[in-house]
Amino acid sequence: MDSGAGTKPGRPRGFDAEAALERATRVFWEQGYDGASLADLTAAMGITRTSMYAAFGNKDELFRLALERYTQDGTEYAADALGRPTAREVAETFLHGAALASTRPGYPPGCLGVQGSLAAGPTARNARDALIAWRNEGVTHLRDRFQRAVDEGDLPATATPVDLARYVMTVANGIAVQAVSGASRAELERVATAAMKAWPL
Amino acid sequence: MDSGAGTKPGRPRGFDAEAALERATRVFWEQGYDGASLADLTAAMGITRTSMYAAFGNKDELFRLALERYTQDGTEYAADALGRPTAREVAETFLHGAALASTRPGYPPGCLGVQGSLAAGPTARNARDALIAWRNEGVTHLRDRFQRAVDEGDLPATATPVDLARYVMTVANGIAVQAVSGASRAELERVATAAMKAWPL
DNA sequence: ATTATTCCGTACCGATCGGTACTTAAAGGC
DNA sequence: GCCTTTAAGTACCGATCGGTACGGAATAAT
Repeated sequence: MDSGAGTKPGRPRGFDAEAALERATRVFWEQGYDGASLADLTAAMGITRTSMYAAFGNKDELFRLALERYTQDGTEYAADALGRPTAREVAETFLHGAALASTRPGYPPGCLGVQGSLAAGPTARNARDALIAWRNEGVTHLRDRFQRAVDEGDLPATATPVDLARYVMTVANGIAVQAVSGASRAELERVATAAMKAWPL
Repeated sequence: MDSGAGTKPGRPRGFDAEAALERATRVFWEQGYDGASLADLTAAMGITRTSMYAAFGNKDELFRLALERYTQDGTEYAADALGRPTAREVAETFLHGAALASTRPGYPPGCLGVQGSLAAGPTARNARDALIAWRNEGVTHLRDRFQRAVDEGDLPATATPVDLARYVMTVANGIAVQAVSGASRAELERVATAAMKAWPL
């Protein structure tokens, strides 16, 4: 059994891995998987290639970890939205959250989950597939939440949760694309508001 | 003054440039600007690098031409939509057209104008900027059409054409993202239908 | 036939790609 | 003092990147 001492043998890491991952996330967010070279990434992270490989594995793994981090740190609005009491509030919070998150000052416009790797050649297939799964998980979570709303009578029994979920996710994805296109926060909030006019209740 | 004879001197081109451009368009559509290497492109086009450079200039130019071709051949629904008599029909035609075009059998899913180059490193900046301009032109055309609808009384005077235009384009962009994520044609048509529930008239 | 012009194919360019071997540095355990 | 273990830095790997020089092949004009 290893001792309870927190110190590990060997030379201690000379950089903050969490901070480095945050920098890498921004590079992927801004330039996409294909467009972010190891030179770009390590320069932004302030470490050498060898340190990156030792700490994170390889480029694919780094992207996977960046997405994981982004899920916790860049898209909290999603978890927030799912916890709202009514389906309408869920959709509202999700869409306005997407508008805010896609236009956060000091951060790249748009959404890593959309522009990180949308279309891709063979080398970026893993990243693309990871994002496809990520977006589809988002639809699933929304669908489950809306199904609950139907069960609870919060949504009319005629509502189809999966269609509502896909609609909300589609608008959120579109908001990310529009943010990259230069749309402002105010403009995208009006888009979110407009989208809510379609809400059944 | 050159003769009226249609024949040019020199060895005639040994391939169909239009067909080659169509193949290249699909590669960009499927893999994005960064993900489409010259090897991929020329292999799909069935010509050598030198023939490509002679006929189309370089990779940037080839992409520009592919986008031009795609605007005429892949997104006719947009021009169709703008010609519809009422604003509602414009939006309906545009959104359902996007759903159909993003899930055309035998073609890559999604939209070249979205996934061709969304996030990009330095080498794909030109392509990215061209697509940003392309998408924003789409918003402008819709805005002008909806402004006309307000002027004609087809839309209420309280409607804001630019917001409606951005909403429609946002949903269309989201549809493209969802198509890449694997959403089916039927699912995306339901998204388009759902989005139209937000329409003011 | 000769010449001018254009196209095609090979073979190559320097630069950059993601990834790694190898050495040196810094820590703990003894 | 060691020895082990892990991290950091350099220098490099083969492969691929976008782009091109060059020579042969095919056509029209003369």
